[in-house]
Amino acid sequence: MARSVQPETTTIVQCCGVVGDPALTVEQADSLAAAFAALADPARLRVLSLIATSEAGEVCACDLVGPVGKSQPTVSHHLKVLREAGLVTSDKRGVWMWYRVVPERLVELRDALA
Amino acid sequence: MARSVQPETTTIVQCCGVVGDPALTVEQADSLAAAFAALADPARLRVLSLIATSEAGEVCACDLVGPVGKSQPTVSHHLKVLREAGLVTSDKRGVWMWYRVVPERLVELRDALA
DNA sequence: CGGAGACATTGATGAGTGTCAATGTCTTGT
DNA sequence: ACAAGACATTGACACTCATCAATGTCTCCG
Repeated sequence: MARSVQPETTTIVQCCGVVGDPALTVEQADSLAAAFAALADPARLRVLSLIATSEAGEVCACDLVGPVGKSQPTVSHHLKVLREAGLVTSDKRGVWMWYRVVPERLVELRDALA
Repeated sequence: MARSVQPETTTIVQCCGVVGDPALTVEQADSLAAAFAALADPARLRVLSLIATSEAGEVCACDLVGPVGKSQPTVSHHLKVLREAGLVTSDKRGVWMWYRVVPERLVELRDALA
């Protein structure tokens, strides 16, 4: 049971005992991994950062293509990934698409790192 | 300058103005994306969770193969990814490899989600 | 109605990745 | 020295993904 670095009772060092099995369920791991996968791209992090640090709290998609340095379809793709991961919401007003972050989702991920 | 949802002065709705350029540098985005990529896998999240929730604060590699449900080389590969991402440290004692989390690294990632 | 602009979608391609079987490298005990 | 066990590495394969060019779908204005 007790794992000892220096053997205490005998010269046999124990290992490979029992671990807390329900550290993280497979479903929880799948859900969290999908969320972190959405953050595992520099272009997406920059997009998210641009939206999060905008003074108005929301950013038009046309304001993202330039700073990110990727083509318009690529930025659109990344925005779709972020939206499907629940990290941003989109709101079409006229010709433009406005994006804003979902703070609750970020808190959810922060809590997972504890 | 001012982005207005309902036009106020004229019927022209402005868009595509200026955004805070240094929301996140390319270097910062690359570093963060690499760290999040290490978390973007269910098996790796389970490994990290098993280590983090261990009562001793460290876990022998042999204790991970079973609960994770992957082969020994696969678990070893995931541990290598976590180590290279700075999320865990390894410590060889005798025949066994002991792993423990790096709390500072987790804090670093949590701070990035703000 | 017709043109222009904003954004999304599709298709294709090259790079990256998770997985395991087989094998290699240590360390320990006999 | 030899055998056994723990862990890492290699090679191979299937799969996913980031990217862009081309195209499609809207909305607005003249």
